[in-house]
Formats: sequence, C-alpha cells, structure tokens
Amino acid sequence: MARPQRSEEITKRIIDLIVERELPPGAPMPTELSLMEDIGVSRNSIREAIKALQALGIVEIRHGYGTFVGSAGSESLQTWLLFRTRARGATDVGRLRDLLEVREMLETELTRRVATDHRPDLVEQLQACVARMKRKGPDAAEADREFHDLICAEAGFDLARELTGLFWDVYRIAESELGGPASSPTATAKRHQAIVDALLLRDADAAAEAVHRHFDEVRKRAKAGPYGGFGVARPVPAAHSETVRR
Amino acid sequence: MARPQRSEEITKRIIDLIVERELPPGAPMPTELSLMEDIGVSRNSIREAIKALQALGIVEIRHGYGTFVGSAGSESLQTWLLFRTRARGATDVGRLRDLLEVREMLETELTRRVATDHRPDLVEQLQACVARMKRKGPDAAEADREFHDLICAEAGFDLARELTGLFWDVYRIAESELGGPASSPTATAKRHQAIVDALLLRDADAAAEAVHRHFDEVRKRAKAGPYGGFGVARPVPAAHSETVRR
DNA sequence: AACGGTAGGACATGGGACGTCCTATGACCG
DNA sequence: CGGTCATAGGACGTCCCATGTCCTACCGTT
Repeated sequence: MARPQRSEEITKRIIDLIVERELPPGAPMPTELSLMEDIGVSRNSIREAIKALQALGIVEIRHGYGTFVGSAGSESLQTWLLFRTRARGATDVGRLRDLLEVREMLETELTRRVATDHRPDLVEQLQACVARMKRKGPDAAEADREFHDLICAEAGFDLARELTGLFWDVYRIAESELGGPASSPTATAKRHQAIVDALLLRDADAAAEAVHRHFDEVRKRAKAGPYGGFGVARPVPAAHSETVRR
Repeated sequence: MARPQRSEEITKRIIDLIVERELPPGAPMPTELSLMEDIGVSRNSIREAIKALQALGIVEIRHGYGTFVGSAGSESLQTWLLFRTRARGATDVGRLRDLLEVREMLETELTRRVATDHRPDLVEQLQACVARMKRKGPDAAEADREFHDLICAEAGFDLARELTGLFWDVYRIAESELGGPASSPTATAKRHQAIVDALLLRDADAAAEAVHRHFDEVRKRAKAGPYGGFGVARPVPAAHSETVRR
C-alpha cells in the first residue's frame, strides 16, 4: 500500500531534480525519454507530471524543441486567482473585494517603505504616469498599472511586486467581466497625484493615507456597479445544484 | 498558424464550463469520456488538461471514483512558492526575506484593521495561544500559526488569510531546510503578548508596531542562520551553467 | 560564401488495453 | 429480519504505440 498518487510523486522528483542540479531558469530540462528512464515510469506519466509543472510556471514547454526550466513567475497564478474570483457565480462581488483588500494592504505598506527611501527620479517617473492618466483611453489604464508597479519595484521585494501586479491584472479582468462604470480620468489622476506629493515630502503616514483614499475611490466605483456593492453575496440559483451527487 | 497550445485551450474550455454551469466546489465534473465528446479531443489531451487544473487546485481527482470541482485553496500554491524560494540554490536567503516581508506587510495591515474592530473573545483565544507558545515543543509552532491565523481570520478577508497561512507554511519549510537556530520560547511569547495587549487596547498603531517588532525578532533569528543574513545572494556556481544551450 | 533542402531530435495528439479504486447491489449467514 | 461479505459496474491511473508537427543543424548546391 502507501501508494500516494504516483504522478504527484513524479512531480516532486522532477522538482527535486531541478533544485539539486541547480538548473537556472531557461536551462534545458532532460528529455522526456531520459526522464522516463531515470524515474522509471512511462512517457505519459512523465508528460502529465510535466504538464502540472507547466501550469505552475516551473517548466516551460516549447513544442518541437524541448522543455526548459521556468521562472515560476506570478503569471502562472493568474488562472488560479481568476478562477477563484469567478467560481460559483461571476456576480458574487465579495471576492472582488478580497482582491482589492489584499492589494490595498500590500500597496499601503510598500508605499510606506518607499516613502522614506527612494531614488530622486522616482517621483518624476510617477509624475509622468499621472500625466498619461489624464488622457482617457487604453493608455490611461496602462499608466495606472505602471504607476503602481514603479512603486512596488522601488521597494525591492520581487515577490510583493509580482503579487501586486498579479492582483492588478486579475482585478481588471474580473471587473471588466462585470462591466462596471468607467473611472473618471481626472479623479483617478487626482488620487495618484496625492500619492506622488506624499512621496515627494517623504512622509510615510501621508503616503499610506493617500493610498487608502485611492482605494476608497476604487471601492466606491465598484459599489456603483451592476450588483450594488461588495459583500452582497447573490444567492446561488438552485437550478444546477441537484447535479451534486452524494 | 494560430495554434495556441491545444491543451491550454482545453484547459480554458473546462474552466469556462465550470464557471458557466456554476458548479460549486465538490460537485462532480463531467466524465473524462463525456468531456472527450463535448470538446472533441482524445482522452489523453483531456487528461493532461485536467492534470494542469489539478495542479492549481481547480479540480480534485479521486482515483477510481471521479473528478470533482476543487476549492482552489492556497495549498495548491505551496509547490509553486516553495519552488520559487528553493530555485537556484536553497542557500540564497534573499528569497526567504521576500517571503517574510510579504507576511509582515499583510499581517501588519490585517492586525491594524482587527485592532479597532474585533469580537471580545478574540483576545482570550489569542492569550491561550501565547500560553501554549511558552512550552517548548512542536505544539509551540502550532500555537504560533494559530495565533496569526486567528487574527487574519478575524479580519474577514479569506484571500488575505489564506495567503498569510501559505506564506507561514512555506517559510517554515524553507527555514527548516536551511536549519537555522531554534527560537526562544520566552522571546516569542513576549512578542506575541505585545500584540495581544495592543489589541486589547484597540490601539491600531500600537498593534502595527508590535507586529513589526515581532518580525524584527524573526529576522534577527534568520540572520543568525548558517548563511549569515538576508540579501546575501550567494553566487551561483558556474559548474552547471554551461548546460544552458542557446 | 550564401542559400536552401533535408535529416534528425523532441514534443503534441490520438487511440487502445489493462489495472486499480470506489460504490452499490444483492446474496448469504446469523 | 438485519447485518456482513462478495461481486459487478463505473471511472480514473498507467502504459504502450503510432503518427503529426515544430525546430535545429548539417550538408550539398550555386
């Protein structure tokens, strides 16, 4: 007995192999054939394990060329997080709130740290982003993203930066599915300007406060959406629930 | 042309299927056979797609019984995060620092929110955890985890709570692999006690400060570890780097 | 020397067979 | 009559093999 998921075992073995050999991202993985021989299972089992690894960004597969060690970037989690917010009814806005909340917490603290310790030209770059936000269009959203990413990058914590980027992306996708009202460019620019001002003064508390106000703005916009607010879990229709067995 | 990864396409289709039918976690997925017919690909392709979904916790497979919709809990990310911190040499402590930093940011803000708004008996439960911490042993670590989880749960943001739990687990595993010094039970208890005290007074700033001090303690301990500190990226040995093609 | 065709390596997809695990049903026994 | 065990059926797990597709590198031609 003690047959705890053959393929999971294979997955672990492959990961260990990468870690032990200290293969850097981009390094070629052993051939599926040699993996077969090393681990002693069939090719299909290897392929399924590799597929699981691919879903986590741990390996990258290039058709016809080979499999390579991946960087395990946060993009891999987009599917996960998106599913998590869409599951059980895309109209349940409560999950969107969670997303925003985590972003707010992370960015508040990140901004706090950056406020007292940042390169002089950071403010200029941020200022440029704010200017771009004022012009309506697809570039405004891009500038918004860059604005937040600049601050997160400045803090120097890769993981935190990637996570906030991930949350930003997923929030935007989920929000667009719900079709909320568009944001006002001038209001958005104003909120971001307040953050820049606080950073310029190197005032951590003011910066944190400005970030909070910014998120208040976003929340207010989301509340005005088609489902009337966060936390209002729409009752799940019973239509399909009888498909549940047991 | 335009052959964007057959299996990735299948993965998306399956996710959409779950979302559209609003299948709740635990609901049985369609049979692999019926999926084959619906999507029109072979069973192997379906299986690979499902395998990828399983790696993300989106579906759960019970051998010999069926496949079920998963809850996409944060446990699924453990492999990802663990790999991310172990990749390219387990001795690179810089990644551990990132882990701690995110935890600190999240917990600081979470604690801040909980400080001014929490159930009266939360403090009692926390106090009980602190008492357990004072006794050395495996239960002390468990009490530590419960302590933080209690606070995160109180805030009411599932996502944030799960993430902090995930970071806690991964940090502990990664740390144990590095084999740092054990923490002093009394010092640990003292730091946690300070947090409880601040919560009792419903003083958000004091609570945040206490959390910071707690993490300072953890950082200090990690710095005393075998690799002499955070951020000291050990140079990657060139031994295997010539295996990189291109 | 530059170009293009071709061979080979590696992954993608498809189909089938057999083993294993779980559940449920029904016969058997107390 | 009720409880227990054996068996049948459904569904996933593993494996094998064949063919398609993509990329690289080599080599012959111009």
